Amino acid sequence: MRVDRVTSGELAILEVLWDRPGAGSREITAAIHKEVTDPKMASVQKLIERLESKGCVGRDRSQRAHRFTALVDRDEFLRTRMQALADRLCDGTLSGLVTALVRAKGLSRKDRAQLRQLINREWPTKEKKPTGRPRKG
Amino acid sequence: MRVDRVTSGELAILEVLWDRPGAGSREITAAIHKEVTDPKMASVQKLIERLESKGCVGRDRSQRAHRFTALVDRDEFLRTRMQALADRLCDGTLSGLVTALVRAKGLSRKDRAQLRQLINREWPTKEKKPTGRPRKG
DNA sequence: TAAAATGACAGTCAGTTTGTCTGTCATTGA
DNA sequence: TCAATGACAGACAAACTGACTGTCATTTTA
Repeated sequence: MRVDRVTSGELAILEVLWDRPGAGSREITAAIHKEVTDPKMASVQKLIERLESKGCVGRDRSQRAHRFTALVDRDEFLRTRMQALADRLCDGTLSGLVTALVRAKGLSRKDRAQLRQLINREWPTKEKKPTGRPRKG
Repeated sequence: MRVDRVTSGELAILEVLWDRPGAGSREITAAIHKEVTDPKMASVQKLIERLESKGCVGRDRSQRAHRFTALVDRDEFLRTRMQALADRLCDGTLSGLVTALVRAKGLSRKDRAQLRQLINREWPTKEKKPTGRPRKG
C-alpha cells in the first residue's frame, strides 16, 4: 500500500471513492470533469489503474463496467501522510507533529479551542483503566 | 514563501540550516554528502538557489563564502505542510486534521496520553480572556 | 440483427520536476 | 604566480504526471 506516492490526480479519484464507494469509471469521471469525454474517461481509468497498482483501490470485475472502492479510508490516508511528515521532520512521533502544531504561530484561538475540545471529547478524562476495557461507541 | 513546493532535496538543506544557522555551502555539503566534491557543491548550491527563489532561505553575501539561513522555522514549515493536507483532505481546518488523527486506528495509548498531556500543558486551563491579552511564553 | 455506445486496456505523449553535473569566472591565500 | 575556493549559468537525464489515441470486446439501441 503505497499511500505515500499517491499523486494529486490520483487523490482526486480517491476523494470521489470516499464519497461514493463502488462508483464506476463514468461516475468518477463525471464527478471530476465537467464533461465526460473519451479522453477524460481514459485518463481516469489510467489513474485508477495506477492507484490499483499502489494497492489503494480495489476493483470489482463481476460486471462489464467495473466498480471501484478505496482500500484506504480518509483518516488512514491522512494519518499516513502525517506520519511521513513526522518521520522526516520530527522524531517520527505523531505527537511531535502536534507539538509543533501547538507551538507554531498562526494557530487561531478558535483552532486551539477546537483542538482542546476535541481531545477532551475523544478521550473523556483520566484513563484509569489499565485493562483496556472496551469503551462504548 | 513557497514552502509548499519545497522538494525532498531542498528539505535536506533546510534541515541542516535549522541545526546550523549561517552555515556555508561547504558545511552544508559536508553535512549531506560523505565526500565534498565539486559536483556535490554545485548541486547543493543549486538547491540553495531554488530555496532562495522560493523565499525559504536567506543569503548573506558580505563575505565571499556566502552564509545561509532558513527563513522558515521547522514548526512553521510543519504547520504549512499540515495546512496543505487539511486544505485538501479536511474542511481546511487543522483541528479537522487532528480529528482524523484522533479517530484513526494505529494510534497507541501512549501516543494519546502524550497528546493529551501536550494540549493541557500548552493551553493550561480555561481561557477566560476574550481580550486576547498576551500570555506569558 | 446491424449499428451505435460503452468500457477496459495498452501504448504514447509532452510538459514538468528534480537532482546532478560541467564549465566559467572572480576572489582568496600560499 | 599559482592553486584552491566558491558563486553562478547552463545543460542534462531520469522520473513523474496527466492527458490522449487507438483497439477490442461487450452491451445497448434502433
